[in-house]
Amino acid sequence: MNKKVSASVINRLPRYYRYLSELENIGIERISSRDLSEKMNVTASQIRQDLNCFGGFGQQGYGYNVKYLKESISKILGLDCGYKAILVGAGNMGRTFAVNTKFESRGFSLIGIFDSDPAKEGMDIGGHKVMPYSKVKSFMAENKPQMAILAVPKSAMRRVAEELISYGIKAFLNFSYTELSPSADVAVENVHLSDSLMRLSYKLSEKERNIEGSEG
Amino acid sequence: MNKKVSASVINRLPRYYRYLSELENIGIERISSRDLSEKMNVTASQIRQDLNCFGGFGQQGYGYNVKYLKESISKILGLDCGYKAILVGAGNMGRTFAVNTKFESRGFSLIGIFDSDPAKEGMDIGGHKVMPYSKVKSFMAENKPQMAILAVPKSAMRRVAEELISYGIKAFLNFSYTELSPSADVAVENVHLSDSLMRLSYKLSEKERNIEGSEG
DNA sequence: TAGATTGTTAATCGATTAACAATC
DNA sequence: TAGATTGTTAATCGATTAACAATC
Repeated sequence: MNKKVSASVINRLPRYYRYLSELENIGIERISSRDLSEKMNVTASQIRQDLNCFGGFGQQGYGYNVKYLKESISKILGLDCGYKAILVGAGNMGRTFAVNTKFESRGFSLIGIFDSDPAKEGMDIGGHKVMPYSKVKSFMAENKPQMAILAVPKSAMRRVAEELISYGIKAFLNFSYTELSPSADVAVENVHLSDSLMRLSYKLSEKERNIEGSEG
Repeated sequence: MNKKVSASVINRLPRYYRYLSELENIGIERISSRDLSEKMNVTASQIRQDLNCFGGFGQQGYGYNVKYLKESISKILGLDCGYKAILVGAGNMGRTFAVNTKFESRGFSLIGIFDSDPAKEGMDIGGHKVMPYSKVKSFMAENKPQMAILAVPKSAMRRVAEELISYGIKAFLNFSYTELSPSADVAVENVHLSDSLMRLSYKLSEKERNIEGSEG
């Protein structure tokens, strides 16, 4: 009966993971919550509370071992589960995702790329040949991927998602402007570039308002 | 002395904006906080509280006028400020951004694309010819963009950001794996595709744990 | 007017921070 | 042992939800 960990905590885990990776890369072996909190601009309390949702990874008087903590977070995030993912939609977004995550992401392997446009069939993206979308069903029956990256036009998104669910997909990373809703069976992360841009616009206009305000 | 609006509220505004845009597109003229809350899977209270951070946009007994509310949120977000943006880095991510936001985003115009790779000079991306990065200083002096989209390799990110700040950029949308920190002068939104993927991995592994748990 | 629904205050809930005993 | 720093409990703060008077 492990109580559910709050979304706020989960949302911070990838950031911890990134900072710990960087510390590891530059050869730092141990770090205290205090030092990490200063680097990351959060409180040391928050770091300790967040981690203690999942167990004690540190040692009194010592702090945290960077490599061990990073690997622990990796397990919490399920990056060691060997998830298999397919990419549907080989447009700009799909290609960017395939190429970028090849270098940066752990925790899953991209095993196939699909597109319904015959002109894209056979095209090479980061070592994968684009397959026709009509083959996705048989491919899934054989290879059993759990995740799908959806980079299709928004008009096609819902239909494609439903089909993939019926073939066994359990998690979607959705790049379409239209949101996909999670369900009991299916996990969803929606990525909206335009939301980020709007937030930036707000922050910029807020700064301008403040400058005007302080002048007046 | 307008009290600062919390980040939670700001983060939700683009989502309201998207839903209102869709309602407008399908011809719906008015909506109550209750009906909107059901569509968006939030509480009606939250919608009313969020909006009332900025003023009263509705009418008792009627609800909200979709078009008016959408335009009001657009103004809150600064989408009517006519911000000008440049894109630095014409790799996969940069091209995707340039093409995608051309269709989806309002609130700023992309006025120039730069890359330091001579092979990319003159390349056409969504109607823009890629310019050499060496020309960014004079271009900025002439055109005065406020925003920059950073889609450069992480090794170059900090140097490029500092240069652009010195030329007058006030806001960054940063796609690099490495975070850029905001300052008093400069607004920043960091976009991390790999974070989204890790969150999805967590959600998927959580679901699998729950299934095992309920079986045992 | 009666019904609907907002704007807004009050109550609840949860997340963050502070504090400190435990312990390496 | 003394010093450092965690794990964890308690206190604070802020965000969400509920309730309802105002009003269209």
